[in-house]
Amino acid sequence: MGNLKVAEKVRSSTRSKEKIREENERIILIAAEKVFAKHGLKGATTKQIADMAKLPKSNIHYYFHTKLNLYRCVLESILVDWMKAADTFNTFDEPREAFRYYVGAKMDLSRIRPYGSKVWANEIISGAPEMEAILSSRLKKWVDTCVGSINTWVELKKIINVGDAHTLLYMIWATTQHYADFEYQVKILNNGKRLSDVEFEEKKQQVIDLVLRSVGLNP
Amino acid sequence: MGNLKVAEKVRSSTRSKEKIREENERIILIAAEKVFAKHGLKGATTKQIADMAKLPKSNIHYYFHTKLNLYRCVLESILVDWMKAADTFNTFDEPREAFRYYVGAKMDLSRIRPYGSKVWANEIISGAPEMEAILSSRLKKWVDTCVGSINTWVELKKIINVGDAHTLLYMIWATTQHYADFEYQVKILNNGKRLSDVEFEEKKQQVIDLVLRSVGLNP
DNA sequence: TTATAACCTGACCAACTAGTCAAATATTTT
DNA sequence: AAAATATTTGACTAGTTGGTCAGGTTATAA
Repeated sequence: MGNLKVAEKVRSSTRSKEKIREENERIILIAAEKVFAKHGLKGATTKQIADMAKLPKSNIHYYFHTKLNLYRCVLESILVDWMKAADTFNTFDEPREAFRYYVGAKMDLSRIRPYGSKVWANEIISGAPEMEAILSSRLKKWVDTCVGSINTWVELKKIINVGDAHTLLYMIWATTQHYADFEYQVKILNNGKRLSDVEFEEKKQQVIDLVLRSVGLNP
Repeated sequence: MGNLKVAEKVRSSTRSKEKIREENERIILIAAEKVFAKHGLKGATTKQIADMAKLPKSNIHYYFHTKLNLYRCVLESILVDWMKAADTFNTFDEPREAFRYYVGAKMDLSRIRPYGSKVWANEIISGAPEMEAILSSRLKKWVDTCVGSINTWVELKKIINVGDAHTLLYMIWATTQHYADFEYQVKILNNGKRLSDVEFEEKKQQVIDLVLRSVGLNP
Protein backbone atom coordinates (compact mmCIF):
# COMPACT_ATOMS: atom_id res chain seq x y z
CA MET A 1 0.00 0.00 0.00
CA GLY A 2 2.82 2.38 0.88
CA ASN A 3 4.61 1.47 -2.37
CA LEU A 4 1.51 2.11 -4.39
CA LYS A 5 1.19 5.56 -2.90
CA VAL A 6 4.79 6.36 -3.82
CA ALA A 7 4.18 5.12 -7.36
CA GLU A 8 1.12 7.32 -7.64
CA LYS A 9 3.01 10.30 -6.34
CA VAL A 10 5.79 9.81 -8.92
CA ARG A 11 3.26 9.57 -11.72
CA SER A 12 1.45 12.55 -10.34
CA SER A 13 4.58 14.68 -10.23
CA THR A 14 5.56 13.81 -13.79
CA ARG A 15 2.10 14.68 -15.12
CA SER A 16 1.14 17.54 -12.86
CA LYS A 17 -1.56 19.91 -14.09
CA GLU A 18 1.06 22.53 -14.76
CA LYS A 19 3.20 20.15 -16.83
CA ILE A 20 0.18 18.88 -18.71
CA ARG A 21 -0.81 22.37 -19.80
CA GLU A 22 2.76 23.31 -20.63
CA GLU A 23 3.34 20.21 -22.73
CA ASN A 24 0.00 20.29 -24.55
CA GLU A 25 0.34 23.97 -25.39
CA ARG A 26 3.80 23.24 -26.78
CA ILE A 27 2.56 20.29 -28.85
CA ILE A 28 -0.34 22.34 -30.22
CA LEU A 29 1.85 25.34 -31.04
CA ILE A 30 4.27 23.15 -33.01
CA ALA A 31 1.43 21.48 -34.91
CA ALA A 32 -0.27 24.81 -35.57
CA GLU A 33 2.94 26.33 -36.92
CA LYS A 34 3.18 23.57 -39.52
CA VAL A 35 -0.44 23.82 -40.59
CA PHE A 36 -0.53 27.64 -40.68
CA ALA A 37 2.73 27.56 -42.69
CA LYS A 38 1.13 25.35 -45.31
CA HIS A 39 -2.34 26.87 -45.54
CA GLY A 40 -2.28 30.31 -43.93
CA LEU A 41 -4.70 31.55 -41.28
CA LYS A 42 -7.85 31.20 -43.38
CA GLY A 43 -6.88 27.96 -45.10
CA ALA A 44 -5.82 26.10 -41.98
CA THR A 45 -8.48 24.18 -40.09
CA THR A 46 -8.55 23.37 -36.39
CA LYS A 47 -9.21 19.75 -37.38
CA GLN A 48 -5.92 19.61 -39.30
CA ILE A 49 -4.06 21.14 -36.38
CA ALA A 50 -5.69 18.66 -34.01
CA ASP A 51 -4.76 15.70 -36.22
CA MET A 52 -1.18 16.98 -36.54
CA ALA A 53 -0.99 17.31 -32.75
CA LYS A 54 -2.66 13.92 -32.31
CA LEU A 55 -5.26 15.41 -30.02
CA PRO A 56 -9.03 15.79 -30.30
CA LYS A 57 -10.18 19.04 -31.83
CA SER A 58 -11.94 20.10 -28.63
CA ASN A 59 -8.57 20.03 -26.94
CA ILE A 60 -7.25 22.73 -29.26
CA HIS A 61 -10.14 24.99 -28.33
CA TYR A 62 -9.77 24.14 -24.65
CA TYR A 63 -6.21 25.46 -24.60
CA PHE A 64 -6.38 28.30 -27.12
CA HIS A 65 -10.12 29.11 -27.36
CA THR A 66 -10.14 30.33 -30.97
CA LYS A 67 -8.16 29.67 -34.14
CA LEU A 68 -7.26 33.35 -34.38
CA ASN A 69 -5.90 33.37 -30.83
CA LEU A 70 -3.81 30.27 -31.52
CA TYR A 71 -2.51 31.93 -34.67
CA ARG A 72 -1.50 35.02 -32.69
CA CYS A 73 0.31 32.84 -30.16
CA VAL A 74 2.25 31.17 -32.98
CA LEU A 75 3.20 34.57 -34.43
CA GLU A 76 4.35 35.79 -31.02
CA SER A 77 6.55 32.77 -30.48
CA ILE A 78 8.14 33.27 -33.92
CA LEU A 79 8.79 36.93 -33.16
CA VAL A 80 10.84 35.92 -30.11
CA ASP A 81 13.28 33.94 -32.27
CA TRP A 82 13.26 36.64 -34.94
CA MET A 83 14.23 39.33 -32.44
CA LYS A 84 16.86 37.05 -30.90
CA ALA A 85 18.56 36.85 -34.31
CA ALA A 86 18.06 40.59 -34.73
CA ASP A 87 20.00 41.26 -31.52
CA THR A 88 23.17 39.81 -33.03
CA PHE A 89 23.33 42.74 -35.46
CA ASN A 90 23.86 45.28 -32.69
CA THR A 91 26.37 43.11 -30.83
CA PHE A 92 29.21 44.15 -33.11
CA ASP A 93 30.70 47.55 -33.86
CA GLU A 94 32.47 46.56 -37.05
CA PRO A 95 30.25 46.12 -40.13
CA ARG A 96 32.12 42.99 -41.23
CA GLU A 97 31.27 41.16 -38.01
CA ALA A 98 27.78 42.63 -37.70
CA PHE A 99 26.78 41.47 -41.19
CA ARG A 100 28.60 38.17 -40.89
CA TYR A 101 26.89 37.15 -37.66
CA TYR A 102 23.49 38.61 -38.42
CA VAL A 103 23.26 36.96 -41.81
CA GLY A 104 24.53 33.73 -40.24
CA ALA A 105 21.92 33.93 -37.48
CA LYS A 106 19.14 34.55 -40.00
CA MET A 107 20.31 31.62 -42.12
CA ASP A 108 20.39 29.38 -39.05
CA LEU A 109 16.87 30.47 -38.12
CA SER A 110 15.65 29.58 -41.63
CA ARG A 111 17.22 26.17 -41.25
CA ILE A 112 16.00 25.48 -37.72
CA ARG A 113 12.53 26.94 -37.94
CA PRO A 114 11.38 26.96 -41.56
CA TYR A 115 7.68 26.69 -40.69
CA GLY A 116 7.89 29.75 -38.49
CA SER A 117 9.40 31.73 -41.32
CA LYS A 118 6.63 30.55 -43.64
CA VAL A 119 3.91 31.61 -41.21
CA TRP A 120 5.50 35.05 -40.98
CA ALA A 121 5.75 35.27 -44.76
CA ASN A 122 2.13 34.22 -45.19
CA GLU A 123 1.05 36.83 -42.68
CA ILE A 124 2.87 39.65 -44.49
CA ILE A 125 1.75 38.47 -47.93
CA SER A 126 -1.87 38.54 -46.82
CA GLY A 127 -1.57 42.13 -45.65
CA ALA A 128 -0.18 41.66 -42.13
CA PRO A 129 -3.60 42.08 -40.48
CA GLU A 130 -2.37 40.65 -37.17
CA MET A 131 1.19 41.96 -37.30
CA GLU A 132 0.74 45.56 -38.35
CA ALA A 133 0.97 46.86 -34.77
CA ILE A 134 4.17 44.95 -34.06
CA LEU A 135 5.73 45.86 -37.39
CA SER A 136 5.11 49.57 -37.03
CA SER A 137 6.35 49.69 -33.42
CA ARG A 138 8.95 47.09 -32.37
CA LEU A 139 10.24 46.18 -35.82
CA LYS A 140 10.24 49.79 -37.04
CA LYS A 141 12.31 50.84 -34.02
CA TRP A 142 14.84 48.04 -34.57
CA VAL A 143 15.09 48.86 -38.27
CA ASP A 144 15.65 52.54 -37.52
CA THR A 145 18.56 51.61 -35.25
CA CYS A 146 20.05 49.35 -37.92
CA VAL A 147 19.66 51.99 -40.59
CA GLY A 148 21.47 54.39 -38.26
CA SER A 149 24.38 51.97 -37.79
CA ILE A 150 24.68 51.37 -41.50
CA ASN A 151 24.60 55.09 -42.28
CA THR A 152 27.32 55.70 -39.69
CA TRP A 153 29.48 53.02 -41.32
CA VAL A 154 28.95 54.75 -44.67
CA GLU A 155 29.98 58.12 -43.20
CA LEU A 156 33.08 56.54 -41.65
CA LYS A 157 33.86 55.03 -45.08
CA LYS A 158 33.83 51.58 -43.49
CA ILE A 159 31.40 50.40 -46.16
CA ILE A 160 30.42 51.73 -49.54
CA ASN A 161 27.48 54.13 -49.90
CA VAL A 162 24.51 51.82 -50.45
CA GLY A 163 21.93 54.57 -50.83
CA ASP A 164 18.91 53.68 -48.68
CA ALA A 165 20.02 51.27 -45.97
CA HIS A 166 16.55 49.67 -46.02
CA THR A 167 17.34 48.20 -49.42
CA LEU A 168 20.32 46.36 -47.94
CA LEU A 169 18.30 45.08 -44.98
CA TYR A 170 15.57 43.83 -47.30
CA MET A 171 18.14 41.99 -49.37
CA ILE A 172 19.46 40.26 -46.26
CA TRP A 173 15.99 39.34 -45.00
CA ALA A 174 14.75 38.19 -48.37
CA THR A 175 17.80 36.09 -49.20
CA THR A 176 18.10 34.37 -45.83
CA GLN A 177 14.36 33.72 -45.52
CA HIS A 178 14.25 32.38 -49.05
CA TYR A 179 15.91 29.20 -47.80
CA ALA A 180 12.96 28.66 -45.45
CA ASP A 181 10.01 30.07 -47.36
CA PHE A 182 11.02 28.66 -50.75
CA GLU A 183 12.65 25.49 -49.47
CA TYR A 184 10.49 23.32 -51.72
CA GLN A 185 11.70 25.24 -54.78
CA VAL A 186 15.29 25.08 -53.51
CA LYS A 187 14.86 21.33 -53.07
CA ILE A 188 13.43 20.80 -56.56
CA LEU A 189 16.26 22.84 -58.14
CA ASN A 190 18.76 20.81 -56.08
CA ASN A 191 17.68 17.74 -58.08
CA GLY A 192 14.92 16.92 -55.63
CA LYS A 193 17.26 16.50 -52.68
CA ARG A 194 16.97 18.63 -49.57
CA LEU A 195 20.17 20.53 -48.79
CA SER A 196 22.35 18.54 -46.40
CA ASP A 197 23.78 20.21 -43.31
CA VAL A 198 27.15 20.49 -45.02
CA GLU A 199 25.63 21.97 -48.18
CA PHE A 200 23.62 24.43 -46.13
CA GLU A 201 26.74 25.63 -44.32
CA GLU A 202 28.35 26.22 -47.73
CA LYS A 203 25.36 28.27 -48.90
CA LYS A 204 25.38 30.20 -45.65
CA GLN A 205 29.00 31.21 -46.20
CA GLN A 206 28.26 32.12 -49.83
CA VAL A 207 25.35 34.33 -48.80
CA ILE A 208 27.55 36.03 -46.19
CA ASP A 209 30.22 36.65 -48.83
CA LEU A 210 27.67 38.03 -51.32
CA VAL A 211 26.35 40.43 -48.69
CA LEU A 212 29.81 41.57 -47.60
CA ARG A 213 30.90 42.21 -51.17
CA SER A 214 27.65 44.03 -51.90
CA VAL A 215 28.64 46.69 -49.33
CA GLY A 216 32.20 46.84 -50.60
CA LEU A 217 33.81 44.64 -47.94
CA ASN A 218 36.31 41.96 -48.86
CA PRO A 219 35.14 38.73 -47.18
CA MET B 1 -36.01 49.11 -89.69
CA GLY B 2 -32.77 49.06 -91.64
CA ASN B 3 -31.17 51.42 -89.12
CA LEU B 4 -32.22 49.23 -86.25
CA LYS B 5 -30.62 46.26 -87.91
CA VAL B 6 -27.34 48.15 -88.28
CA ALA B 7 -27.47 49.22 -84.63
CA GLU B 8 -28.01 45.61 -83.61
CA LYS B 9 -25.16 44.46 -85.74
CA VAL B 10 -22.80 47.02 -84.18
CA ARG B 11 -23.83 46.02 -80.68
CA SER B 12 -23.53 42.41 -81.67
CA SER B 13 -20.01 42.80 -83.00
CA THR B 14 -18.83 44.64 -79.88
CA ARG B 15 -20.23 41.95 -77.60
CA SER B 16 -19.77 38.86 -79.70
CA LYS B 17 -19.72 35.50 -77.92
CA GLU B 18 -15.98 35.34 -78.42
CA LYS B 19 -15.38 38.80 -76.92
CA ILE B 20 -17.72 38.08 -74.04
CA ARG B 21 -15.82 34.97 -73.07
CA GLU B 22 -12.45 36.65 -73.53
CA GLU B 23 -13.41 39.65 -71.44
CA ASN B 24 -15.08 37.70 -68.65
CA GLU B 25 -12.19 35.26 -68.36
CA ARG B 26 -9.83 38.22 -68.11
CA ILE B 27 -11.93 39.91 -65.43
CA ILE B 28 -12.18 36.69 -63.43
CA LEU B 29 -8.45 35.94 -63.71
CA ILE B 30 -7.56 39.40 -62.42
CA ALA B 31 -9.98 39.09 -59.51
CA ALA B 32 -8.80 35.56 -58.72
CA GLU B 33 -5.17 36.66 -58.69
CA LYS B 34 -5.93 39.23 -56.01
CA VAL B 35 -7.93 36.86 -53.84
CA PHE B 36 -5.51 33.93 -54.19
CA ALA B 37 -2.64 36.33 -53.36
CA LYS B 38 -4.33 37.32 -50.12
CA HIS B 39 -5.67 33.97 -48.95
CA GLY B 40 -3.92 31.20 -50.87
CA LEU B 41 -5.67 28.37 -52.71
CA LYS B 42 -7.40 26.87 -49.67
CA GLY B 43 -8.24 30.16 -47.99
CA ALA B 44 -9.72 31.85 -51.04
CA THR B 45 -13.43 31.36 -51.71
CA THR B 46 -15.19 31.43 -55.05
CA LYS B 47 -17.66 33.87 -53.51
CA GLN B 48 -14.85 36.34 -52.76
CA ILE B 49 -13.53 36.00 -56.30
CA ALA B 50 -17.04 36.50 -57.70
CA ASP B 51 -17.58 39.63 -55.58
CA MET B 52 -14.18 41.00 -56.60
CA ALA B 53 -15.06 40.37 -60.27
CA LYS B 54 -18.56 41.80 -59.73
CA LEU B 55 -20.10 38.69 -61.22
CA PRO B 56 -22.40 36.03 -59.77
CA LYS B 57 -20.59 33.04 -58.31
CA SER B 58 -22.15 30.69 -60.86
CA ASN B 59 -20.41 32.68 -63.54
CA ILE B 60 -17.00 31.82 -62.10
CA HIS B 61 -17.86 28.13 -62.28
CA TYR B 62 -19.33 28.52 -65.73
CA TYR B 63 -16.02 29.80 -67.14
CA PHE B 64 -13.49 27.89 -65.02
CA HIS B 65 -15.49 24.92 -63.68
CA THR B 66 -13.57 24.45 -60.42
CA LYS B 67 -11.58 26.64 -58.03
CA LEU B 68 -8.52 24.46 -58.54
CA ASN B 69 -8.70 24.87 -62.31
CA LEU B 70 -9.04 28.64 -61.99
CA TYR B 71 -6.05 28.63 -59.66
CA ARG B 72 -3.99 26.69 -62.22
CA CYS B 73 -4.96 29.17 -64.94
CA VAL B 74 -3.79 32.05 -62.72
CA LEU B 75 -0.47 30.30 -62.09
CA GLU B 76 0.01 29.68 -65.80
CA SER B 77 -0.59 33.31 -66.68
CA ILE B 78 1.94 34.39 -64.04
CA LEU B 79 4.52 31.98 -65.39
CA VAL B 80 4.28 33.68 -68.80
CA ASP B 81 5.39 37.03 -67.33
CA TRP B 82 7.98 35.33 -65.14
CA MET B 83 9.60 33.61 -68.13
CA LYS B 84 9.44 36.83 -70.15
CA ALA B 85 11.59 38.51 -67.50
CA ALA B 86 13.81 35.43 -67.39
CA ASP B 87 14.53 35.78 -71.10
CA THR B 88 16.28 39.11 -70.54
CA PHE B 89 19.06 37.32 -68.67
CA ASN B 90 20.16 35.40 -71.74
CA THR B 91 19.90 38.41 -74.04
CA PHE B 92 23.27 39.76 -72.95
CA ASP B 93 26.73 38.25 -73.16
CA GLU B 94 28.34 40.53 -70.61
CA PRO B 95 27.52 39.83 -66.95
CA ARG B 96 27.15 43.53 -66.13
CA GLU B 97 24.36 43.95 -68.68
CA ALA B 98 22.78 40.54 -68.00
CA PHE B 99 22.46 41.21 -64.26
CA ARG B 100 21.49 44.84 -64.73
CA TYR B 101 18.62 44.11 -67.08
CA TYR B 102 17.46 40.89 -65.43
CA VAL B 103 17.32 42.44 -61.97
CA GLY B 104 15.62 45.46 -63.47
CA ALA B 105 13.05 43.29 -65.23
CA LYS B 106 12.34 41.34 -62.05
CA MET B 107 11.93 44.55 -60.07
CA ASP B 108 9.55 45.91 -62.70
CA LEU B 109 7.52 42.71 -62.57
CA SER B 110 7.24 43.01 -58.78
CA ARG B 111 5.99 46.56 -59.23
CA ILE B 112 3.58 45.85 -62.07
CA ARG B 113 2.18 42.52 -60.92
CA PRO B 114 2.57 42.21 -57.14
CA TYR B 115 -0.45 39.93 -56.74
CA GLY B 116 0.97 37.47 -59.22
CA SER B 117 4.22 37.30 -57.31
CA LYS B 118 2.30 36.71 -54.09
CA VAL B 119 0.31 33.85 -55.61
CA TRP B 120 3.56 32.27 -56.78
CA ALA B 121 5.10 32.73 -53.31
CA ASN B 122 2.04 31.23 -51.62
CA GLU B 123 2.18 28.25 -53.94
CA ILE B 124 5.84 27.53 -53.19
CA ILE B 125 5.42 28.12 -49.45
CA SER B 126 2.60 25.60 -49.32
CA GLY B 127 4.74 22.93 -50.96
CA ALA B 128 4.27 23.74 -54.65
CA PRO B 129 1.65 21.01 -55.13
CA GLU B 130 0.49 22.46 -58.46
CA MET B 131 3.84 23.80 -59.67
CA GLU B 132 6.19 20.93 -58.99
CA ALA B 133 6.03 19.66 -62.58
CA ILE B 134 6.76 23.09 -64.05
CA LEU B 135 9.52 23.82 -61.55
CA SER B 136 11.37 20.58 -62.15
CA SER B 137 11.12 20.84 -65.94
CA ARG B 138 10.90 24.34 -67.44
CA LEU B 139 12.33 26.30 -64.52
CA LYS B 140 15.06 23.74 -63.83
CA LYS B 141 16.20 23.92 -67.46
CA TRP B 142 16.31 27.71 -67.43
CA VAL B 143 18.21 27.73 -64.13
CA ASP B 144 20.75 25.23 -65.47
CA THR B 145 21.43 27.53 -68.43
CA CYS B 146 21.85 30.53 -66.13
CA VAL B 147 24.15 28.61 -63.83
CA GLY B 148 26.20 27.68 -66.89
CA SER B 149 26.49 31.32 -67.98
CA ILE B 150 27.52 32.44 -64.51
CA ASN B 151 30.12 29.68 -64.22
CA THR B 152 31.55 30.67 -67.60
CA TRP B 153 31.85 34.28 -66.45
CA VAL B 154 33.67 33.05 -63.36
CA GLU B 155 36.07 31.00 -65.47
CA LEU B 156 36.69 34.00 -67.74
CA LYS B 157 37.38 36.07 -64.58
CA LYS B 158 34.61 38.45 -65.65
CA ILE B 159 33.05 38.11 -62.20
CA ILE B 160 34.33 36.89 -58.87
CA ASN B 161 33.94 33.23 -57.88
CA VAL B 162 30.58 33.10 -56.13
CA GLY B 163 30.71 29.40 -55.30
CA ASP B 164 27.34 27.86 -56.19
CA ALA B 165 25.67 30.06 -58.81
CA HIS B 166 22.27 29.03 -57.44
CA THR B 167 22.95 31.07 -54.31
CA LEU B 168 23.35 34.19 -56.42
CA LEU B 169 20.18 33.49 -58.40
CA TYR B 170 18.21 32.95 -55.19
CA MET B 171 19.49 36.26 -53.84
CA ILE B 172 18.27 38.02 -56.98
CA TRP B 173 14.87 36.31 -56.92
CA ALA B 174 14.35 36.80 -53.21
CA THR B 175 15.38 40.45 -53.17
CA THR B 176 13.38 41.52 -56.21
CA GLN B 177 10.28 39.55 -55.24
CA HIS B 178 10.48 40.93 -51.70
CA TYR B 179 9.16 44.25 -53.03
CA ALA B 180 6.01 42.45 -54.21
CA ASP B 181 5.51 39.71 -51.62
CA PHE B 182 6.37 41.85 -48.59
CA GLU B 183 5.06 45.13 -49.95
CA TYR B 184 2.88 45.66 -46.87
CA GLN B 185 5.97 45.37 -44.63
CA VAL B 186 7.92 47.65 -46.96
CA LYS B 187 5.06 50.13 -46.78
CA ILE B 188 4.86 50.05 -42.98
CA LEU B 189 8.63 50.54 -42.66
CA ASN B 190 8.38 53.42 -45.15
CA ASN B 191 6.29 55.29 -42.55
CA GLY B 192 3.06 53.79 -43.86
CA LYS B 193 3.46 55.28 -47.34
CA ARG B 194 3.64 53.10 -50.43
CA LEU B 195 6.83 53.64 -52.42
CA SER B 196 6.26 56.25 -55.12
CA ASP B 197 7.33 55.53 -58.69
CA VAL B 198 10.39 57.71 -58.21
CA GLU B 199 11.34 56.02 -54.93
CA PHE B 200 10.87 52.62 -56.50
CA GLU B 201 13.22 53.50 -59.37
CA GLU B 202 15.80 54.51 -56.76
CA LYS B 203 15.46 51.18 -54.94
CA LYS B 204 15.67 49.34 -58.23
CA GLN B 205 18.99 51.00 -59.01
CA GLN B 206 20.24 50.28 -55.48
CA VAL B 207 19.32 46.61 -55.77
CA ILE B 208 21.10 46.43 -59.14
CA ASP B 209 24.21 48.01 -57.60
CA LEU B 210 24.14 45.63 -54.62
CA VAL B 211 23.92 42.65 -56.95
CA LEU B 212 26.70 43.91 -59.24
CA ARG B 213 29.04 44.56 -56.31
CA SER B 214 28.20 41.16 -54.79
CA VAL B 215 29.75 39.50 -57.86
CA GLY B 216 32.73 41.84 -57.85
CA LEU B 217 31.56 44.22 -60.57
CA ASN B 218 31.85 47.97 -60.19
CA PRO B 219 28.39 49.42 -61.00
C1' DT C 1 -37.28 33.68 -89.44
C1' DT C 2 -36.11 29.79 -86.91
C1' DA C 3 -33.05 26.56 -84.68
C1' DT C 4 -29.10 25.97 -82.21
C1' DA C 5 -25.58 26.98 -79.26
C1' DA C 6 -23.54 29.84 -75.85
C1' DC C 7 -24.17 32.76 -71.91
C1' DC C 8 -26.36 33.96 -67.38
C1' DT C 9 -27.94 33.35 -62.64
C1' DG C 10 -30.95 32.45 -58.47
C1' DA C 11 -31.98 28.60 -55.85
C1' DC C 12 -30.35 24.71 -54.02
C1' DC C 13 -27.44 20.91 -51.59
C1' DA C 14 -24.08 17.90 -49.45
C1' DA C 15 -19.85 18.42 -47.13
C1' DC C 16 -17.15 20.93 -44.10
C1' DT C 17 -15.90 24.35 -40.35
C1' DA C 18 -15.25 26.95 -35.90
C1' DG C 19 -16.82 26.77 -31.78
C1' DT C 20 -19.96 24.90 -27.71
C1' DC C 21 -21.25 21.95 -24.11
C1' DA C 22 -22.15 18.43 -20.92
C1' DA C 23 -20.55 14.58 -18.89
C1' DA C 24 -16.50 11.75 -17.66
C1' DT C 25 -11.90 11.47 -15.80
C1' DA C 26 -7.81 13.01 -13.40
C1' DT C 27 -5.34 15.91 -10.16
C1' DT C 28 -4.99 18.95 -6.21
C1' DT C 29 -6.54 20.99 -2.01
C1' DT C 30 -8.78 20.76 2.35
C1' DA D 1 -11.70 10.90 2.14
C1' DA D 2 -14.15 14.29 0.03
C1' DA D 3 -14.65 18.60 -2.15
C1' DA D 4 -12.87 21.55 -5.54
C1' DT D 5 -10.52 22.32 -9.60
C1' DA D 6 -8.56 21.18 -14.13
C1' DT D 7 -8.36 18.18 -18.20
C1' DT D 8 -10.52 15.33 -21.78
C1' DT D 9 -13.58 14.34 -25.45
C1' DG D 10 -17.68 12.79 -28.25
C1' DA D 11 -21.76 14.79 -29.83
C1' DC D 12 -23.83 18.71 -31.47
C1' DT D 13 -24.91 23.23 -34.00
C1' DA D 14 -25.15 27.32 -36.82
C1' DG D 15 -22.91 29.11 -40.54
C1' DT D 16 -20.01 28.61 -44.71
C1' DT D 17 -18.29 26.42 -48.87
C1' DG D 18 -17.61 24.41 -53.67
C1' DG D 19 -20.26 22.96 -56.94
C1' DT D 20 -24.87 21.80 -59.55
C1' DC D 21 -28.80 22.73 -62.24
C1' DA D 22 -32.96 24.27 -64.34
C1' DG D 23 -34.82 27.75 -66.79
C1' DG D 24 -33.94 32.03 -68.56
C1' DT D 25 -31.62 35.49 -72.07
C1' DT D 26 -28.65 36.58 -75.95
C1' DA D 27 -25.97 35.79 -80.13
C1' DT D 28 -25.21 33.17 -84.28
C1' DA D 29 -25.83 29.83 -87.97
C1' DA D 30 -29.10 27.77 -91.20
